[in-house]
Amino acid sequence: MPGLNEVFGALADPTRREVMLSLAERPGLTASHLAGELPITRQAVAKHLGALSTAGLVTARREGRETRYTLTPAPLVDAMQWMTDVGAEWDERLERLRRRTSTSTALGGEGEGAGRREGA
Amino acid sequence: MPGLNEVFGALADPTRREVMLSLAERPGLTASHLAGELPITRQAVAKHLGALSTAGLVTARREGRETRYTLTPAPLVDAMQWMTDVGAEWDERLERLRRRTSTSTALGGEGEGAGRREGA
DNA sequence: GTAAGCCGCAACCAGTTAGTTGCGTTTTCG
DNA sequence: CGAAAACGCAACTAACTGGTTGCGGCTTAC
Repeated sequence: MPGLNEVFGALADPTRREVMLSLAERPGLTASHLAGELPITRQAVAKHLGALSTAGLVTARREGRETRYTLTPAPLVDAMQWMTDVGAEWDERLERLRRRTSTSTALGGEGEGAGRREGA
Repeated sequence: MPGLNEVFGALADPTRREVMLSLAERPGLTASHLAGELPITRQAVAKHLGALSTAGLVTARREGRETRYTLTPAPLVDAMQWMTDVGAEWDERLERLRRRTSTSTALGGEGEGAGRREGA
Protein backbone atom coordinates (compact mmCIF):
# COMPACT_ATOMS: atom_id res chain seq x y z
CA MET A 1 0.00 0.00 0.00
CA PRO A 2 1.93 2.94 -1.32
CA GLY A 3 0.04 5.79 0.28
CA LEU A 4 -0.87 9.18 -1.06
CA ASN A 5 2.55 10.72 -0.47
CA GLU A 6 4.19 8.45 -3.00
CA VAL A 7 1.34 8.66 -5.51
CA PHE A 8 1.01 12.43 -5.52
CA GLY A 9 4.77 12.77 -5.34
CA ALA A 10 5.18 10.55 -8.38
CA LEU A 11 2.56 12.52 -10.27
CA ALA A 12 4.22 15.83 -9.45
CA ASP A 13 7.02 15.35 -11.96
CA PRO A 14 6.31 16.10 -15.65
CA THR A 15 8.81 13.50 -16.88
CA ARG A 16 7.08 10.88 -14.77
CA ARG A 17 3.69 11.88 -16.17
CA GLU A 18 5.14 11.68 -19.65
CA VAL A 19 6.40 8.19 -18.90
CA MET A 20 2.98 7.19 -17.62
CA LEU A 21 1.33 8.41 -20.80
CA SER A 22 3.85 6.52 -22.92
CA LEU A 23 3.24 3.36 -20.94
CA ALA A 24 -0.50 3.86 -21.19
CA GLU A 25 -0.48 3.77 -24.96
CA ARG A 26 2.43 1.36 -25.38
CA PRO A 27 2.63 -1.10 -22.49
CA GLY A 28 5.77 -3.14 -22.04
CA LEU A 29 8.30 -0.47 -22.90
CA THR A 30 11.81 -0.71 -21.48
CA ALA A 31 13.79 1.95 -19.65
CA SER A 32 16.22 2.16 -22.56
CA HIS A 33 13.43 2.69 -25.06
CA LEU A 34 11.82 5.36 -22.92
CA ALA A 35 15.18 7.07 -22.55
CA GLY A 36 15.37 7.10 -26.35
CA GLU A 37 12.43 9.47 -26.61
CA LEU A 38 13.33 11.61 -23.62
CA PRO A 39 16.14 14.13 -23.20
CA ILE A 40 17.61 12.28 -20.22
CA THR A 41 19.76 9.23 -19.66
CA ARG A 42 18.57 5.69 -19.13
CA GLN A 43 19.52 5.79 -15.47
CA ALA A 44 17.42 8.88 -14.90
CA VAL A 45 14.47 7.10 -16.48
CA ALA A 46 15.18 4.10 -14.31
CA LYS A 47 14.97 6.30 -11.23
CA HIS A 48 11.66 7.72 -12.37
CA LEU A 49 10.38 4.21 -12.99
CA GLY A 50 11.54 3.36 -9.49
CA ALA A 51 9.50 6.21 -8.06
CA LEU A 52 6.48 5.14 -10.09
CA SER A 53 6.96 1.58 -8.93
CA THR A 54 7.19 2.68 -5.30
CA ALA A 55 3.93 4.54 -5.82
CA GLY A 56 2.41 1.34 -7.21
CA LEU A 57 1.67 3.02 -10.52
CA VAL A 58 3.92 0.78 -12.58
CA THR A 59 5.02 -2.85 -12.52
CA ALA A 60 8.33 -4.23 -13.75
CA ARG A 61 8.61 -7.61 -15.41
CA ARG A 62 11.97 -9.06 -16.31
CA GLU A 63 12.07 -10.76 -19.67
CA GLY A 64 15.41 -12.13 -20.68
CA ARG A 65 17.93 -9.37 -20.70
CA GLU A 66 15.40 -6.55 -20.71
CA THR A 67 12.87 -5.26 -18.20
CA ARG A 68 9.41 -4.35 -19.43
CA TYR A 69 7.23 -1.89 -17.57
CA THR A 70 3.46 -1.86 -17.40
CA LEU A 71 1.04 0.68 -16.02
CA THR A 72 -0.97 -0.23 -12.92
CA PRO A 73 -3.27 2.75 -12.38
CA ALA A 74 -5.03 1.34 -9.32
CA PRO A 75 -3.47 3.83 -6.83
CA LEU A 76 -4.97 6.66 -8.85
CA VAL A 77 -8.30 5.61 -7.41
CA ASP A 78 -7.15 6.41 -3.89
CA ALA A 79 -5.79 9.76 -4.99
CA MET A 80 -9.03 10.69 -6.70
CA GLN A 81 -10.92 9.50 -3.66
CA TRP A 82 -9.01 11.91 -1.44
CA MET A 83 -9.62 14.79 -3.83
CA THR A 84 -13.33 14.13 -4.14
CA ASP A 85 -13.51 13.81 -0.35
CA VAL A 86 -11.96 17.19 0.33
CA GLY A 87 -13.95 18.67 -2.52
CA ALA A 88 -17.14 17.15 -1.21
CA GLU A 89 -16.58 18.49 2.28
CA TRP A 90 -15.93 21.87 0.76
CA ASP A 91 -19.06 21.78 -1.35
CA GLU A 92 -21.09 20.65 1.63
CA ARG A 93 -19.79 23.47 3.76
CA LEU A 94 -20.41 25.96 1.01
CA GLU A 95 -23.91 24.60 0.50
CA ARG A 96 -24.66 24.91 4.20
CA LEU A 97 -23.41 28.50 4.26
CA ARG A 98 -25.36 29.42 1.18
CA ARG A 99 -28.54 27.95 2.56
CA ARG A 100 -28.24 29.79 5.84
CA THR A 101 -27.32 33.18 4.39
CA SER A 102 -29.48 33.40 1.32
CA THR A 103 -28.04 36.88 0.73
CA SER A 104 -24.53 38.32 0.96
CA THR A 105 -22.72 35.20 -0.12
CA ALA A 106 -19.32 36.71 0.48
CA LEU A 107 -17.73 33.37 -0.20
CA GLY A 108 -19.82 32.77 -3.29
CA GLY A 109 -19.08 35.84 -5.40
CA GLU A 110 -16.53 35.31 -8.09
CA GLY A 111 -15.45 32.01 -6.63
CA GLU A 112 -18.71 30.50 -7.76
CA GLY A 113 -17.27 28.18 -10.33
CA ALA A 114 -14.65 26.86 -7.98
CA GLY A 115 -16.42 24.11 -6.11
CA ARG A 116 -17.35 21.79 -8.88
CA ARG A 117 -18.12 22.36 -12.50
CA GLU A 118 -21.47 20.82 -13.35
CA GLY A 119 -21.79 17.12 -13.97
CA ALA A 120 -18.35 15.59 -13.67
CA MET B 1 -3.10 28.79 -14.22
CA PRO B 2 -0.95 26.89 -11.80
CA GLY B 3 -0.37 23.70 -13.75
CA LEU B 4 -0.25 20.10 -12.67
CA ASN B 5 3.27 20.27 -11.28
CA GLU B 6 2.26 22.70 -8.57
CA VAL B 7 -1.03 20.98 -7.81
CA PHE B 8 0.36 17.46 -7.49
CA GLY B 9 3.41 18.81 -5.74
CA ALA B 10 1.25 20.59 -3.20
CA LEU B 11 -0.81 17.46 -2.65
CA ALA B 12 2.28 15.32 -2.14
CA ASP B 13 2.93 16.65 1.38
CA PRO B 14 0.89 15.21 4.26
CA THR B 15 1.03 18.44 6.25
CA ARG B 16 -0.38 20.29 3.28
CA ARG B 17 -3.17 17.75 2.90
CA GLU B 18 -3.91 18.10 6.59
CA VAL B 19 -4.11 21.87 6.17
CA MET B 20 -6.46 21.44 3.25
CA LEU B 21 -8.74 19.22 5.28
CA SER B 22 -8.76 21.71 8.14
CA LEU B 23 -9.59 24.52 5.76
CA ALA B 24 -12.29 22.42 4.14
CA GLU B 25 -14.23 22.03 7.35
CA ARG B 26 -13.33 25.37 8.90
CA PRO B 27 -12.80 28.02 6.23
CA GLY B 28 -11.10 31.26 7.20
CA LEU B 29 -8.48 29.84 9.53
CA THR B 30 -5.25 31.77 10.05
CA ALA B 31 -1.69 30.49 9.81
CA SER B 32 -1.24 30.94 13.55
CA HIS B 33 -4.36 28.93 14.34
CA LEU B 34 -3.31 26.15 11.99
CA ALA B 35 0.13 26.11 13.58
CA GLY B 36 -1.62 25.68 16.91
CA GLU B 37 -2.90 22.26 15.92
CA LEU B 38 0.20 21.13 14.08
CA PRO B 39 3.63 20.15 15.41
CA ILE B 40 5.39 22.84 13.40
CA THR B 41 5.96 26.57 13.67
CA ARG B 42 3.78 29.31 12.20
CA GLN B 43 6.36 30.14 9.56
CA ALA B 44 6.45 26.55 8.37
CA VAL B 45 2.66 26.62 8.03
CA ALA B 46 2.94 29.91 6.18
CA LYS B 47 5.30 28.29 3.70
CA HIS B 48 2.89 25.42 3.16
CA LEU B 49 0.09 27.90 2.63
CA GLY B 50 2.32 29.63 0.12
CA ALA B 51 2.77 26.39 -1.80
CA LEU B 52 -0.97 25.76 -1.71
CA SER B 53 -1.59 29.31 -2.89
CA THR B 54 0.87 28.89 -5.75
CA ALA B 55 -1.03 25.76 -6.73
CA GLY B 56 -4.24 27.79 -6.66
CA LEU B 57 -5.71 25.55 -4.01
CA VAL B 58 -6.03 28.24 -1.36
CA THR B 59 -6.75 31.96 -1.27
CA ALA B 60 -5.50 34.47 1.30
CA ARG B 61 -7.60 37.38 2.48
CA ARG B 62 -6.16 40.01 4.80
CA GLU B 63 -8.52 41.12 7.52
CA GLY B 64 -7.11 43.64 9.92
CA ARG B 65 -4.04 42.21 11.55
CA GLU B 66 -4.74 38.62 10.58
CA THR B 67 -4.79 36.72 7.29
CA ARG B 68 -7.60 34.27 6.68
CA TYR B 69 -7.22 31.37 4.28
CA THR B 70 -9.95 29.74 2.23
CA LEU B 71 -9.96 26.62 0.11
CA THR B 72 -10.32 26.96 -3.67
CA PRO B 73 -10.45 23.39 -4.95
CA ALA B 74 -10.88 24.31 -8.61
CA PRO B 75 -7.40 23.09 -9.68
CA LEU B 76 -8.28 19.66 -8.36
CA VAL B 77 -10.53 19.32 -11.39
CA ASP B 78 -7.55 19.53 -13.73
CA ALA B 79 -5.63 16.99 -11.69
CA MET B 80 -8.54 14.56 -11.72
CA GLN B 81 -8.95 15.15 -15.43
CA TRP B 82 -5.39 14.09 -16.07
CA MET B 83 -5.81 10.97 -13.97
CA THR B 84 -9.03 9.93 -15.65
CA ASP B 85 -7.42 10.58 -19.02
CA VAL B 86 -4.45 8.31 -18.43
CA GLY B 87 -6.77 5.74 -16.84
CA ALA B 88 -9.11 5.90 -19.80
CA GLU B 89 -6.32 5.46 -22.30
CA TRP B 90 -5.06 2.53 -20.34
CA ASP B 91 -8.48 0.88 -20.19
CA GLU B 92 -8.98 1.45 -23.89
CA ARG B 93 -5.65 -0.08 -24.75
CA LEU B 94 -6.27 -3.02 -22.47
CA GLU B 95 -9.72 -3.54 -23.94
CA ARG B 96 -8.32 -3.49 -27.45
CA LEU B 97 -5.67 -6.03 -26.54
CA ARG B 98 -8.16 -8.28 -24.83
CA ARG B 99 -10.51 -8.19 -27.77
CA ARG B 100 -7.83 -9.02 -30.31
CA THR B 101 -6.20 -11.83 -28.36
CA SER B 102 -9.12 -13.63 -26.82
CA THR B 103 -6.64 -16.17 -25.41
CA SER B 104 -3.21 -15.86 -23.82
CA THR B 105 -3.74 -12.44 -22.31
CA ALA B 106 -0.15 -12.18 -21.21
CA LEU B 107 -0.76 -8.69 -19.91
CA GLY B 108 -3.99 -9.60 -18.17
CA GLY B 109 -2.82 -12.17 -15.66
CA GLU B 110 -2.73 -11.06 -12.07
CA GLY B 111 -2.95 -7.39 -12.97
CA GLU B 112 -6.59 -7.88 -13.85
CA GLY B 113 -8.07 -5.86 -11.04
CA ALA B 114 -5.77 -2.94 -11.61
CA GLY B 115 -7.56 -1.02 -14.30
CA ARG B 116 -10.65 0.14 -12.53
CA ARG B 117 -12.66 -1.25 -9.69
CA GLU B 118 -16.23 -2.00 -10.76
CA GLY B 119 -18.82 0.70 -11.16
CA ALA B 120 -16.95 3.93 -10.52
C1' DG C 1 34.50 -18.01 -25.81
C1' DT C 2 34.06 -13.24 -26.81
C1' DA C 3 31.61 -9.21 -28.01
C1' DA C 4 27.50 -6.40 -27.70
C1' DG C 5 23.31 -5.00 -25.26
C1' DC C 6 20.63 -4.10 -21.38
C1' DC C 7 20.41 -3.60 -16.84
C1' DG C 8 21.35 -2.47 -11.78
C1' DC C 9 24.19 -0.31 -8.15
C1' DA C 10 26.99 3.37 -6.28
C1' DA C 11 29.09 7.82 -6.04
C1' DC C 12 28.69 12.35 -6.84
C1' DC C 13 26.67 17.20 -7.80
C1' DA C 14 23.45 21.15 -7.99
C1' DG C 15 19.04 22.73 -6.88
C1' DT C 16 14.92 22.46 -4.18
C1' DT C 17 12.39 21.80 0.10
C1' DA C 18 10.76 21.48 4.89
C1' DG C 19 11.94 23.25 8.79
C1' DT C 20 14.08 26.40 12.11
C1' DT C 21 15.39 31.08 14.31
C1' DG C 22 15.63 35.99 14.32
C1' DC C 23 13.87 40.49 13.36
C1' DG C 24 11.08 44.32 11.74
C1' DT C 25 6.18 45.97 10.64
C1' DT C 26 1.38 46.64 11.24
C1' DT C 27 -2.85 46.37 13.91
C1' DT C 28 -5.40 46.13 18.16
C1' DC C 29 -6.05 47.13 22.98
C1' DG C 30 -5.35 49.25 27.64
C1' DC D 1 1.86 56.20 23.89
C1' DG D 2 3.31 51.42 24.87
C1' DA D 3 2.64 46.46 24.90
C1' DA D 4 0.82 42.42 22.78
C1' DA D 5 -0.65 39.85 18.86
C1' DA D 6 -0.28 38.53 14.14
C1' DC D 7 2.10 38.92 10.20
C1' DG D 8 6.00 38.94 6.49
C1' DC D 9 10.83 38.68 5.12
C1' DA D 10 15.43 36.87 5.33
C1' DA D 11 19.13 33.75 6.55
C1' DC D 12 20.47 29.38 7.58
C1' DT D 13 20.54 24.14 7.95
C1' DA D 14 19.55 19.30 6.86
C1' DA D 15 17.56 16.34 3.86
C1' DC D 16 15.67 15.04 -0.42
C1' DT D 17 15.57 15.12 -5.67
C1' DG D 18 16.63 14.98 -10.49
C1' DG D 19 20.36 14.36 -13.02
C1' DT D 20 24.98 12.78 -14.32
C1' DT D 21 29.04 9.38 -14.88
C1' DG D 22 31.35 5.07 -14.08
C1' DC D 23 31.42 0.23 -13.51
C1' DG D 24 30.28 -4.59 -13.05
C1' DG D 25 26.84 -8.51 -13.83
C1' DC D 26 23.62 -11.18 -16.89
C1' DT D 27 21.75 -12.39 -21.45
C1' DT D 28 21.82 -12.81 -26.31
C1' DA D 29 24.38 -13.42 -30.64
C1' DC D 30 28.45 -14.54 -33.41
